[in-house]
Amino acid sequence: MSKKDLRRQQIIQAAAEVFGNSNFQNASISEIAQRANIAEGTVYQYFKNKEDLFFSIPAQKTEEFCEEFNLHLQGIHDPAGKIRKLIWYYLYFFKSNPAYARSLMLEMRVSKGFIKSETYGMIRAFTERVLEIIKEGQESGSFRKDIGIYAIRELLLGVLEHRVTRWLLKEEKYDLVEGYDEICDLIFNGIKSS
Amino acid sequence: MSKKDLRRQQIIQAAAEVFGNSNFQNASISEIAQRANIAEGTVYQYFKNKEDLFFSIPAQKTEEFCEEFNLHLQGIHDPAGKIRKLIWYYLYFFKSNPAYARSLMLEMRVSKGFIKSETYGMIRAFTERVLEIIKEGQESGSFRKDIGIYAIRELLLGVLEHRVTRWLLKEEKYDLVEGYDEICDLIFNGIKSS
Amino acid sequence: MSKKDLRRQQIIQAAAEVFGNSNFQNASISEIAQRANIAEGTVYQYFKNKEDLFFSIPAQKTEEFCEEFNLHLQGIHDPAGKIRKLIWYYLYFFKSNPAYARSLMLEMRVSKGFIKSETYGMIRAFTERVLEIIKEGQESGSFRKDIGIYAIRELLLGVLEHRVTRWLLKEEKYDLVEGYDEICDLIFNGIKSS
Amino acid sequence: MSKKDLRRQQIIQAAAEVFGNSNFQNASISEIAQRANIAEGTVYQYFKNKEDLFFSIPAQKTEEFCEEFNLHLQGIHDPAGKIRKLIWYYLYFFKSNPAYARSLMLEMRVSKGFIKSETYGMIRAFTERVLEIIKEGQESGSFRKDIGIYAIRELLLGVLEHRVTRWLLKEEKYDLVEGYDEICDLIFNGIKSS
DNA sequence: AATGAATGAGAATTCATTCAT
DNA sequence: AATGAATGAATTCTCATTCAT
Repeated sequence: MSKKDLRRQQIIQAAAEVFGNSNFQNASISEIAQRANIAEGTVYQYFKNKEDLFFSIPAQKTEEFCEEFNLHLQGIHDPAGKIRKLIWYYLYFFKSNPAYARSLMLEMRVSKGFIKSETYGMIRAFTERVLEIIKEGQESGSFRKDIGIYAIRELLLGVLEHRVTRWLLKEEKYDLVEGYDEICDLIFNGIKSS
Repeated sequence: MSKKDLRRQQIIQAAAEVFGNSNFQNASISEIAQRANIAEGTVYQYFKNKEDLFFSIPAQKTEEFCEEFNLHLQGIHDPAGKIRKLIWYYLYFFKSNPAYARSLMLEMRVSKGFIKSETYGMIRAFTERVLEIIKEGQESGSFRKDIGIYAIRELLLGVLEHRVTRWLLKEEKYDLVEGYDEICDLIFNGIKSS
Repeated sequence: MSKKDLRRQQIIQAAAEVFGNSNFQNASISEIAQRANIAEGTVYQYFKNKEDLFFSIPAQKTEEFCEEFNLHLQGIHDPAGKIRKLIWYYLYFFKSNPAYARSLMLEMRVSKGFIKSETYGMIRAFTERVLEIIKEGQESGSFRKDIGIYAIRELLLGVLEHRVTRWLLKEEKYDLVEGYDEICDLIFNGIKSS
Repeated sequence: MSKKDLRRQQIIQAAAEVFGNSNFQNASISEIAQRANIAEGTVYQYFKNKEDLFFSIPAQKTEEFCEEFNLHLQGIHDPAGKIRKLIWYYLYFFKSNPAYARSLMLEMRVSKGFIKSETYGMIRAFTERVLEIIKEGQESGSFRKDIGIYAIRELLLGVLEHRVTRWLLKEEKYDLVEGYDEICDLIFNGIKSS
């Protein structure tokens, strides 16, 4: 990693902490610079502006997320098992990174600028991965073929995002992961009694 | 309706328009007052501050939503049909109120202050209504009894919120309601092939 | 006392309390009206504006001061005794009325508007009284005749105002009256050793 | 003097002028910045807020006062002469700095925030100096020893503050220094005829 | 006389961003 | 590359006062 990249990471790290403990509006460049032990102006050598810096945070976190997720997927060959793992890991990851969860779920995810940002591409990589698993499931005959893969993904991500968001707004008072198997069951079998 | 209530509604109406076309941060009290044909100071006779005004908007919209929803429910007696209607109406309502959808979904829903605000109580009334329908469905034998009602509600609201949010971020380019039957199918039957 | 005068007094009483617990700037007409159990607008039927109301407070207090002071003077015939009594009573009065002391000493006394106000005339009545006592003392041979009466009064009021002001700024932590005899001694005999 | 200190002085100078010609409430940061040829925001790089700036003004003036006073004291060895000089110089100084006198006497001296401010410490240095002179006088036998030094200082500063305040309220229409010898006489010998 | 809803002027303060060094 | 002093736009909110009822 070049010296420049190192410095960049250093700033992102400081930014992640400051934004996580506060929010985009209230966090100040001055505090980020202080925590990174650099001058305010230096931030602007590495990032276009405050928003650019903000949106740069998820890049490494998303990478971390994807890598770990892939490790967890090892040895699991049935698509249903993969989906189950996805649900568990998604919740587990945000439970372990609550400050980042706040930034991502309550601010970035909901901002028009974000989906146009570079790092959004990395998140898209993850959602593509989800699509693949779904497709795999359809092809192997585990999942229904009469439903579009996008609708299925919508179902999955919808519940997960909702659950994490709710948990954050309730000030993380309960265990985010608990009861995840109920969610799996619902997603696989629906609510209709058979 | 008293004169005072009338004036209050007038301000809320103006605020809904201004906030909807912009966002909390960028909307200015001055513009709201102008649109309501009153002096800036008058706003503060009716609302504690900008945030209070902002959070007061959903009250009437939610009431409208609930009333209409109840009308739409008329004549539908099977819980599955009610859920189907709920999904359709939810999407239809936000499709019809995109500016309000933006305020609610991208700003309020994601703000800690909101769930502590008075008007959040009205939204809770709606989510209680959803619970009732689910319970009804379980009692009538239409829905599974081995899953908690909260988990089922989570599934429902999760997909709906996700869909609306996504639609807003994609700048409302497609039809929000289209394909809602696929969602119904998924929620009722799950993704597993039978 | 006419009904109108009664209402006036009622407002002044409320104002004295509110101004005393705060200050001119921070006290609000709305709070005064509330405490007087009248509408805000009514205040303006009795007083030209906030300042007028503020400066109207000392009138009754000064009257009270003068009346009491005259009672205390009864039976004292030597000018030196009268001055002694003046010093004691001045300190005693403000010790007993700290909220009023704050308004008068830290705000009114120091404001250009006040010395042009009507009520300032009543305070002048008191300072005239002081002059008389001094004159009396000079005529009876108790006080030096080679010093102007105004200079003597300046000395007297200077020390008293200074002492009260200091006491107020030190948050009334000590006894304002204590040590008043030292002041008398100084004023009578000066600081030179004889 | 560093560049930063220089800029600070420049702002204080502008502030002294603006506050002096008006008062704390009415003076505006914008006008001060204009007069100092800087942007409004720059003021806040050097001072916490308007009050902080206001209370920073006396620092240099007090220093100036003390230095000059010490010069004037040169060659005077008897305590009575020093007190005489003090009285004269005090009046002379405020006569020469009427705008500053207004700020100090009618606003700062009477404000609770001021005695807690940093610059108040410098004024305390002056009052300590006065105490020393008094002590000196007692030790040399010129001044009475049966009176506490604080009471004597109270007498001195009381008359001086009263005189300056009165002069300011009377719109500086007469000569502040004139008749200062009468004050000296009174302070040394008291009002009793001997 | 009393009300109290409406007014609207007015200023401090913040902080992302720039740019000369 | 790094600095950090200077910038200056931009807006909420208060509250004394008015005036129609």
